[in-house]
Amino acid sequence: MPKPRFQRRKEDRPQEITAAAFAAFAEKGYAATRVDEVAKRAGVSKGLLYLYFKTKEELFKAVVRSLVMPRVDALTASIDTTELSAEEFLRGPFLDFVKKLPGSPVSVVIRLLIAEGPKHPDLVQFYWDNVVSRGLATITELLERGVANGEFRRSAVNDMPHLVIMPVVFSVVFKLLFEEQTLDTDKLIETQLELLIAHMKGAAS
Amino acid sequence: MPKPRFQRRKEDRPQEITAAAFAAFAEKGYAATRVDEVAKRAGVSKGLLYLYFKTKEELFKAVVRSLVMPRVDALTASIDTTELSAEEFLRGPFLDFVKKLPGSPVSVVIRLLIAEGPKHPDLVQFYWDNVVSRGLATITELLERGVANGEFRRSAVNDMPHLVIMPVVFSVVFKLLFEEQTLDTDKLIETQLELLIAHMKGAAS
Amino acid sequence: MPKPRFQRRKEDRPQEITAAAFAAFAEKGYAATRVDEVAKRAGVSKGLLYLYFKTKEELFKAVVRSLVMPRVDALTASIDTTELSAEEFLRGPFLDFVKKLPGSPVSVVIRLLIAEGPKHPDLVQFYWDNVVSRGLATITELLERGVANGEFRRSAVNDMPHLVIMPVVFSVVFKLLFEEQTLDTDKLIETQLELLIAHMKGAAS
Amino acid sequence: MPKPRFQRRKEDRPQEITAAAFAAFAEKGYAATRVDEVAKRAGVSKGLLYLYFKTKEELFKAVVRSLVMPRVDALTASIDTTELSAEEFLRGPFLDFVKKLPGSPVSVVIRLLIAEGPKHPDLVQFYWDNVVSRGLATITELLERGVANGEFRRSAVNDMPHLVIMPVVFSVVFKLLFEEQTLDTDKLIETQLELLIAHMKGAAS
DNA sequence: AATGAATGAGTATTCATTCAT
DNA sequence: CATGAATGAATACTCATTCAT
Repeated sequence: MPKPRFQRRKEDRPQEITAAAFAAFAEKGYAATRVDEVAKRAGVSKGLLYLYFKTKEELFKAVVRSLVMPRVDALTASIDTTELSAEEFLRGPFLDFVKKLPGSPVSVVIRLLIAEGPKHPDLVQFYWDNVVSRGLATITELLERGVANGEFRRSAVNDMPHLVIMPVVFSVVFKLLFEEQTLDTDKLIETQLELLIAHMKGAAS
Repeated sequence: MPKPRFQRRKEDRPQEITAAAFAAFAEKGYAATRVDEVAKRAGVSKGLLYLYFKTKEELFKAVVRSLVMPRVDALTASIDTTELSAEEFLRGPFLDFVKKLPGSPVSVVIRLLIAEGPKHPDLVQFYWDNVVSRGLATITELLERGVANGEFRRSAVNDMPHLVIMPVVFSVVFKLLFEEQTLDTDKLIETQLELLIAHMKGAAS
Repeated sequence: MPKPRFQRRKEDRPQEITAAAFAAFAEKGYAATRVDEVAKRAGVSKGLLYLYFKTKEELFKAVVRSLVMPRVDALTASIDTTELSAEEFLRGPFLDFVKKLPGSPVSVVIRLLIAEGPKHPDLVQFYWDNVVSRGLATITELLERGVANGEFRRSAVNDMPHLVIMPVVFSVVFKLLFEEQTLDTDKLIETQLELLIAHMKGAAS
Repeated sequence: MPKPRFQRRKEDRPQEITAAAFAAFAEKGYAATRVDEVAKRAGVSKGLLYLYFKTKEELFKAVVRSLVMPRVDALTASIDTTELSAEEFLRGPFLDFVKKLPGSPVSVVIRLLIAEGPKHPDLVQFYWDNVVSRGLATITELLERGVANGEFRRSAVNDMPHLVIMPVVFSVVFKLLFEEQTLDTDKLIETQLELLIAHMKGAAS
């Protein structure tokens, strides 16, 4: 009896499992997802799954890590290396990146965090350290660069980079809850960005 | 004389139970809250709880209803009857109201909705109809009044009342997730409101 | 506020309750019938029901007693007072009586006894003493009268009066189980009776 | 060395469980039997039981199937292959088979069917199709063979094979209810068979 | 390494019975 | 007498985790 021609290499297993887990969590949420289901989706036995992830919770954390880290890395790298002015970067790459978030896997992660956060403080901490905190820092840095360039005047926004991410989070949450209801999230994000840029470029208020 | 084992207080029971349920849901989330726990907190037997609420789900819905409706009612009533100008209302009663939301029971409801929403579409619908939709309509109305008064010029904000609630939702979510991390939600909300008012009062952009 | 014109006399209550209970038991069986349901059908509060019947089991027994006794009484009385010959009685009143049993309330009682009997030995005993035993004795007596009259010869049937009731019990059980399937129970009962009479009248076997 | 906590015996489990379930049902009836009890009797965890049988109801059906089918199969096979005359077969193998039924597991199944039938119509249907209907057909066939052989004349019995099973059903029910009371079921069954054979062999009635 | 049979603690819901009013 | 609100014991079913094979 010949071996199957393509035998899955064991190095890929964890990835395949977290991918399957993400899909399941996205559909049903953490609590409602059964480990059997994840194993089946991953084409793996339950026993093997437990070989890679000690508990369902570990699996959950691995999913969050693997989904979110790459994106943030990409964004910060792009800010650090860009040659665009601050305004150009905001209107260009940043806006592009940010408009993709509502409806993306990231929004699922946010749902999971909100739902399960109270029971997984270390996960929330991880998310804060690696995503939110870094994201805010990166934006602050970008705005400071704008001030340094003379593009922007210093304003309240420099101390509240949250104003920049705000429409994204809002859009994500809105979409999560009211998929049915239409909200032009692109326009919302753009409008807020316009408001902020106008304010930052405007005469002293 | 110890409290009697049987106490007939038909009128108050539902309230007492939903109050207890809210407390429990707030602490542990819906799924992790045991019906026994709610009954115990309410000082009531499990059987009685089921006399008033057919299922745990029904109880959940009742909690949401009883917590949220009154607040929205109060706000819309206040807008309809106020004699303040639009700007005065926004800076006064509206701001006061809205600053109280992050950290209030409402934010718990939002967490519950985000977490359990996918499994309770009718609850989400109820929330949309009675809270979000009405809230947005009320704000739109207020802004229109401002335009009619000549206080504001017509702008993108008239079509995107979401910009006004946005910082509230953001603050709620932020507080839900990162209680530890400090965010001056009051300031965030105020700043966004200033931005918007300035924009609406400003020269044509 | 005037009293209702027809106030139910308390003497009738137990009857009304057992009637309601019978209806409920007949539909759903003993275990599946809730006491609330019986109380509601009887137009009485649950508390009052428990005033008359200490437990659900007591109620069950009362139902069986009240339904079955009158019928047996009627049959034995009729045998004792008849002026018909044994054969005439069998072909006449007995056959009429017996053909009515399948599908009648009695068959419900039998179902209840079979289903719940193991848990209510005293009830079964009661039924044996008052119904089956008396019924068999009555039939034996009738057959003996026939032998004494010279209508019948003595045969195995005299020692096995069960042969006479047999088709009735069979029909009852058959109808209970296979309502759907057609069985001409009247014909079955008649045929068996013919067989027996022929045998009892026949030449010595 | 004590028995290991985990034992893998996939093949035998269903059998062991249905056997345990039968014993429990026989003692207490369906409703009064707890699933825990069945699991304990089978020396198996509750969880495993649910691995093989989706619900308690499924388990019940499996019990009925596994107990009853083999017996009917044996009887019909034996009729189809016998070289005995119809009368010989009735007096021999048939009588032997049938006398064993009262008090056998089959009678328990009948109790369960009568008690739970109304709530499990499909089970009753199954029983009708596979047991009663087939049984009656087999007997009809046997009697027809007798007529064809010239052993029997055609009579009402040909259209009412129920007359042949009747004493068995009666005996089963009688034993179920009145174990205490003595009834010589063997004699009852034999007597009825004699009656029928005499009638079928007798001169035209 | 890989499987999936086996475990058992955990939980929503029902319903006979009691008792304050 | 009469009510029905209140009790709490009882039970089917689930699912994360373990381990014999």
